[in-house]
Parts: sequence; structure tokens; C-alpha cells
Amino acid sequence: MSTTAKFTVKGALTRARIVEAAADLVLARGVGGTTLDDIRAGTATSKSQLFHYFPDGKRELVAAIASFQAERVLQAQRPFLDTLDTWEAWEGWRDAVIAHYESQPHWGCPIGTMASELIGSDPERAAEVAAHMDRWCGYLRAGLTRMRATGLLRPGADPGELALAIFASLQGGLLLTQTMRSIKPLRAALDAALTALRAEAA
Amino acid sequence: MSTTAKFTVKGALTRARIVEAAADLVLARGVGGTTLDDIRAGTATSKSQLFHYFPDGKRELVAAIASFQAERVLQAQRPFLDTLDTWEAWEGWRDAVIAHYESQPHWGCPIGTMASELIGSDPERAAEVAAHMDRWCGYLRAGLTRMRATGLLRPGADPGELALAIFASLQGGLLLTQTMRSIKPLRAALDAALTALRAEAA
DNA sequence: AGCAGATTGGACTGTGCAGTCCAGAGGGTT
DNA sequence: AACCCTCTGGACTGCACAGTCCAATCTGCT
Repeated sequence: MSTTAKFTVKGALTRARIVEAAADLVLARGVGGTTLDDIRAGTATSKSQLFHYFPDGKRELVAAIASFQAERVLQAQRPFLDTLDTWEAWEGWRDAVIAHYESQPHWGCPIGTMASELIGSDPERAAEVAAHMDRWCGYLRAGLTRMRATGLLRPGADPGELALAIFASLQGGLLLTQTMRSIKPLRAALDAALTALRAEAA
Repeated sequence: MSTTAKFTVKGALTRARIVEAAADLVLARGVGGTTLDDIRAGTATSKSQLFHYFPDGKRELVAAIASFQAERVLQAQRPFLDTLDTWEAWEGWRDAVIAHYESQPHWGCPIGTMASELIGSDPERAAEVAAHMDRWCGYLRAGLTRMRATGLLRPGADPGELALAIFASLQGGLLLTQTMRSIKPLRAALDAALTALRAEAA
């Protein structure tokens, strides 16, 4: 995290370049469908660089990609993500999410897709990815908790369950968006999720 | 489909045995994480049998597994799936879905997981899997269409969008159920989806 | 300048995997 | 019995891939 003494500026730059390009490749072809040689070719680097910056090989690279994608996707939801305690913020968030995924060359959620793929082949990496998803879902829950505290949600509402439900709609919508090659499912899913949320209004 | 003249009874049995065992392996470890040797070992068959019954190799086997899993998962939703035109039927369906996935040794949706994994590495197979998902979603839409016709849903409701939203909740709930190793997300997602559906009541 | 460590190139290794092939056993039809 | 087609066993091939290694170059520091 903070022990960055290992690389020079140039090195850190190269490392970042590798992660970013590799992230796109993995997003398009999946973890299993992307080889180190693909990444090597896509970044104009050599095998030794890959293992210089990621001594643990593909595993470590995959973990770095997951962090990078998580950061990117959370960033796309700012500033709404941090202030999901009004109805307006939720609407804004919904629009930001749709706009972000609509703009991506390849549809589908980088995080959810990786989690789903890795869970069967590399549970440890899958757990790391799942942690990013938890963090993400946590923002939703935090907003809902504040909404209940401020009386926007009825006292009996369960922020944890609601956050899970909304997050599930998001992930499922993205899954369908990917398989159907259309943004429609995501939009329908989020609209329905917010409708369900409104049903918990005070 | 109907041209079953290729195999004897014994052969068809062996083939079915392979598909069923392979389906479990793939469900647990993913397509990319399951090798033909794993399947060979798990079914006590030989390499030549695999290619005898699936001349196109792993691709054909994967397609067969997808069909098998689709059939199995649709079957678990009967009889509700065919009569989703009352509120009671939707409640029953919800319970049947949860009960089915709760009883599975490995959580997660066999179909959705395969679709997500294959889309990056084998688009043709992914399209086949997506077709199964469309069929599935079609049952939901058909029920909603009848509900609108009988006046249970308001005339302005869009059965297609609602079906997509509910199906997305289901798939997303299963994705989270898989990563979080708990049935809770699925239950929360389906409850919210049905709440949103009720909001469209006439 | 000269050293040490960071950085890079690319050939090489070992293995795990899908797919091939052939020889042989089983079983049913005449 | 003789025949043929289905079914089965398992060795073998070829390749793709993750990971290793060493030598060369660059960069910052003194």
C-alpha cells in the first residue's frame, strides 16, 4: 500500500501502464481468456518486466487489475456515491451508473465478471474481488442508513437488505446488458430497484 | 434434437452420464477451470468416449451442459413458471427459486455464470447460453403480459421491462449469493423485485 | 567517472491441456 | 457362425501457456 520504495518513477509508470492495458484486455476476454503474452503484446513490454513488477505472476497482476477497476468504477459514481442520503442523490447515482457503463466499449461489470469467473478457479483472488464489491455495496448501505436516521425511510426498513437488493439489480442488470448487448436491462433493473426503494419511504 | 439414430440405448446413457457429471464439475470450477481429464476422471470414461459422444470436443460438451442445466433450472420452477399470471403464482415462484438454489451444493446460477464466462472466450457458445436465458426470461414476460390483459397490471405497464428487471434481480442476487456464500442476497433481491412489481398493480 | 540497483529483452523450460489415433471389446442382426 | 457397427481404453501428438534465467542497458547517486 504505502511501501512504494521498490520502484522508481519510471518503474511505477510502466507498472501502471501494464495494469491499465491489461485491465482492458481482461475486461474484453476474461481472466482465463487473457494470456500473459496477450498482455505483453498489448503493452509493448517483455516477459521479464511482467514478472519484475508482479513477482507473483498472473495472480498478482489480476489482483492489481481488480483494484484498478474497482477504483475506476467507484470514481465514476462520484460524487453521488458518498451522499446517497436523499432521493435526488439516488436518481443522480442511477444516471451516473448508466452513463458510465453505456460509455464503456465492452459492456458488463469488470468487478462482477471477475468475481464470478475467479470463484471457481482462484478462490483467493475471488475473495479480494468480493471485498471490493462489499466496499461498493457498503456505500449504498451507508446512504440508506442515514436516510433512515433522517426519517426519509421508515424505521422498519433494513438498509442492509435494501442495499443488497439494489446492488443485485445493478449486477444482474449488467450481466444481462452484457449477454444481450443492450443497455436496456440495466436501466430496467435500476428503475425497478429504485421503485422498490421508494416503497420503503417513510 | 430428434435425430437420435446415432447412438444405442447404452450409448445414450453413457452420454447422459457424462453430461450430468460434467455439469456439476463446471458449476463448481467454471468452464475454463474444468479440463477434459477432470471430466474423464469424474465419470470413469476414456478420452475416446468423450470425443465419440461429442465430436466437436469441449465446445460441444459445454453446449450440452448448458442445455442440461437450463432444463434442470426451468424444471425446478414448475409449475409456477408456466402460470405466472397471478400474484400468488409469483410468490410461489419466488419460494421455488430460493428453495432450488438453496438446495444446490454450489451456489450461483449455472446459466448466468456460464454466459458471463463464455462471452469473453467463446462468443458462439455464449450466444447459445444467452438463448436459454432469453427463453427463461420469456416465461416471466408471458405471465406479466397475461396479467396486464386480465387487468391485474395497469395498462401502461411494460411486461418486457418488468420481466427484465425481475430477471436481473434474480441473476444479480445469485451472483452475490455466490460471492458472499449466503442465500440472503437472492432473497433480498427477489423480495425487492416483487415489491417493484406490485407497484405496477392496477 | 564509476558503482549499484532498477529496468528491459528475449530465449528457454516444463507442464498441462485439447484433440488424434488405433487397436480391441461388446452386442446385435442375418 | 460371420459380420458390422457401436463402444471403449489409453497411448501419443502438438501446442499454448506460465514462469525462469541471464545478459544487457538505463538511471540516479556519490
